[in-house]
Amino acid sequence: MRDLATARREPQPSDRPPGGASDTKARLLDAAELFFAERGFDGMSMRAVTNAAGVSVSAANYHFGSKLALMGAALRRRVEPINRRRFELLDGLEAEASVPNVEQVLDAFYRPPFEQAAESTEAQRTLMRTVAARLWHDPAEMVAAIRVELFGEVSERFSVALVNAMPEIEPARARMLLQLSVGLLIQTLNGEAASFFSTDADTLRAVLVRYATAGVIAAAQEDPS
Amino acid sequence: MRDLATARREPQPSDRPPGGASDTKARLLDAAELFFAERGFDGMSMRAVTNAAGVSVSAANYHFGSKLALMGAALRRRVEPINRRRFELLDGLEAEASVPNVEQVLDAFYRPPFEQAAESTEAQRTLMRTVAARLWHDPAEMVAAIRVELFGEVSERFSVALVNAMPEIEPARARMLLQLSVGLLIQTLNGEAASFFSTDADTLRAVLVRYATAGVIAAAQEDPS
DNA sequence: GTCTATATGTTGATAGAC
DNA sequence: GTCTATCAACATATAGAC
Repeated sequence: MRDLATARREPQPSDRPPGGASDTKARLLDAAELFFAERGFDGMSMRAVTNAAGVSVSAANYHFGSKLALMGAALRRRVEPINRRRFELLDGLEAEASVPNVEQVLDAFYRPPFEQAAESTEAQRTLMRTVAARLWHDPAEMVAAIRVELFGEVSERFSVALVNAMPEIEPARARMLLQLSVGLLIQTLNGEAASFFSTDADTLRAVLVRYATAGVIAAAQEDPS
Repeated sequence: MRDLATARREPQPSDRPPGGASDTKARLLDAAELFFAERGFDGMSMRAVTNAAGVSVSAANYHFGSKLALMGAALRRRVEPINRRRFELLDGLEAEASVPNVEQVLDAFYRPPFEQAAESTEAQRTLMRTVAARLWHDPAEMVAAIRVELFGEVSERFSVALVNAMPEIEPARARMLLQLSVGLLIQTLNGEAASFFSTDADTLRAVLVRYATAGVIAAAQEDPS
């Protein structure tokens, strides 16, 4: 996993598709993502990123303005499709059975990252999982900002769905349980990325949904004596 | 939470207790912990740490040799007592009811950090929680090394305890579920530190144990269809 | 759009005085 | 044990040529 991106990537003819614009930005985003996964925001340097992308530091600053903005773009690129898909799944559930149950809600929450992983190469998959874990726990301020920006609406929407599924639950408790369930996902992705688990992705997701569904339901009551 | 440690701490007469040795090392450990909580390993600098401790960079290097060693000592100081207490609780359970059940095992795992938090001041508590979360997710290599060093034996011991509590479970599945349960703890501590949750510590721990117990039992079967 | 060159600051660590 | 002074290496960012 370490040192996936050491050698400088030389520009090639195919880098610039026939009818398209430069892909320098895309290569920078890829490289930024890679180093973020390996070292975190504070641990990665623009030099390392631009070197891996095969461009100069100034090119990166020309396109993105700063390290912060580059990383923000790279993270958004990954997280936004996942969250869109989460909403899509939840919308679908609510359209078909107006009050989806706890398991369905949690499945809609957990499934998208696994789907995206399935569509990717092995390298991208490992990467995505590490990025997800990192995004949730990197102390750098800007990462925290993105976290809030991206998780705010998802959190609200899915908390409400949990309340609907369990009308007796306190809204604050529902938010807390969703938050805890996020921890489960992070740990799953992290564990898989670190090869801690030897199970296939489908089993992993199934275990995750089972664990969370039973856990949320059990911890839903106001006073867990 | 940010900027808890900006002003340089001036040495005072009371810093050197009457009959004792210098407490410079202790102050350095405190400062290192504080900055690690706020910024992570790569985000903190020796200058910031030593400035907060009221000593020079060279004094820190005299005592610890390197940033790496300083941080290692600071983390070990916090984690080791917690793990000792975990073993103590588990030993106690096994002495009294030779096969503790899932809930008892998980309670022995979760309780110590909360106990330690209860014995601390509010500031120390916030700090401890952030450190715990950070320790588990900081990408810096040395942090990963400490993680393995400190969690190795705990993981093994508690996985075995889970297998004993659920004889039908696959050992690999037990290790995975324990790993997931760690994610729950991290998220709880993190959420509490970030003031996401407005509940008191006892309720929080109770929710955590409930969630994990139900989750582990539900996800224990070999094939979660 | 991308480069080279450079400005300006910070880093971790050490040498040597006291 | 602790300091001041200093090091080489590295950081992010920009100016200006092409």
